[in-house]
Amino acid sequence: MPKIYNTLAREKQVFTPIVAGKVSMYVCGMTVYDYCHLGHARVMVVFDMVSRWLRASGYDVTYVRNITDIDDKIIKRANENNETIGQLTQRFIQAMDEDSAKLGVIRPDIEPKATEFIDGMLSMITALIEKGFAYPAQGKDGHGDVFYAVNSFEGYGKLSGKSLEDLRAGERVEVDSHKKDAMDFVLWKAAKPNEPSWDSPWGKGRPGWHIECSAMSEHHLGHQFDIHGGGQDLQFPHHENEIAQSEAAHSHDGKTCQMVNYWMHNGFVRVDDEKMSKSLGNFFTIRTVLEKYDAEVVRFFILRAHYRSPLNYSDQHLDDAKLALTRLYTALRGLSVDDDIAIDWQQSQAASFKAAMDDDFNTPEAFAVLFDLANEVNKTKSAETAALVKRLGRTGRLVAA
RNA sequence: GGCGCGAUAGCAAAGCGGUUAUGCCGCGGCCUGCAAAGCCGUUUAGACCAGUUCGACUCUGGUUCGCGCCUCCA
Repeated sequence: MPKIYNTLAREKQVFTPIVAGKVSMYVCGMTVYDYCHLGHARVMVVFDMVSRWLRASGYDVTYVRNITDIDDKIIKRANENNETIGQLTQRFIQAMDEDSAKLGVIRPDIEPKATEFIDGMLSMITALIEKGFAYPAQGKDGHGDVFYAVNSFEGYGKLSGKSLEDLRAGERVEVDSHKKDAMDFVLWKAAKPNEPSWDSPWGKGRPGWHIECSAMSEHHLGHQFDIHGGGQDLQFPHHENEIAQSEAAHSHDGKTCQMVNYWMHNGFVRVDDEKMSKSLGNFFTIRTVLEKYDAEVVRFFILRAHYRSPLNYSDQHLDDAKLALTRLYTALRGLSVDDDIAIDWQQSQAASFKAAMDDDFNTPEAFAVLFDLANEVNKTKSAETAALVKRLGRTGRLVAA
């Protein structure tokens, strides 16, 4: 049985799916207004590894990763480029697909786009208003925004460990007179002139960011599902707000039902010990890095660190990864046989590998087993051992060989 | 300010209350006509201060430093 570090519980827990043998997993994907950088690569590769390992463990996995194709930055960028939003997002979705394919990432089973789920969002917002969790903008000049009333949801803060009191004490929250509470967040934004918009009971507008994931996960995975993943920076406010929206919208007679059983958050990619991000401008796009390094080296670089640890990017580290990976391949050179037969998990190293992967996807430990096996191959020239390396490596696509 | 995470050898990165992590680099051998690859051996650890314990890198408390979230962010 795999163990997963559950952000909600702040500890590793034995993974027990809602339906035996099946896993429903939702991961927050990209906002498509630019090329993906290494931080995005990490999310794609990590959850690809997670879904592959769960499948290799016998689970029937349904993996959903959304595409955010409407938001402020997309609108802004499309205007700057003098192209339509559709043209812009189409271009970058294609670029994302190319990048992820090179990194050996299997396409998620379902990749819903926000703009295709406006109806679902509207009905969820309506339900939230009816149940008293949301309200149209306050004041006489209320301009068609709809807000979520954060203090109406009892569990607000349970994922991020923040209390409303502490959050309000922070001075960084934007004041908006149309809100009842400074911490309330927008579910629906009134359209400004020359912005794309959809009709709604509150006038023309477009969705807030958080509601899309609530609507799309509900549609594809239901009111309750097994795993929800994403980058650490989404823990608050995005995922906290998803919980508030979904659990409130799905409540019956004031009783809420848990939205997600296991929350997984991957660590950041850093540059010089700082988070790689667009706003800091210290990012490297996947395609830039792939000009210099093989995709498999990049994938190895990502997976040789534990998914929750910070990962420092530098050429030196990529060079190191390249050499290490070469050792693995050199050992396998010319010794390929029988790599299609099933793995005997009783076998000692296979068991160690499985134990590592089942321990919250400990890929560094799993790689150590692979390197031990490579050493054995070098000594014995055993084709059987070489085949085992290949078969094990393939389970989470730790190596492609 | 609030909340949280981390500190492991030259670099990177894991597990573990007592037994070689692993990879790269360095050093010494072996092998080879030379090299490459490989094999064997080997030098560098656990920020600091206390405590618990027969024994702590591993548990507890404190200190220092670094990072993240609290605003868009993977």
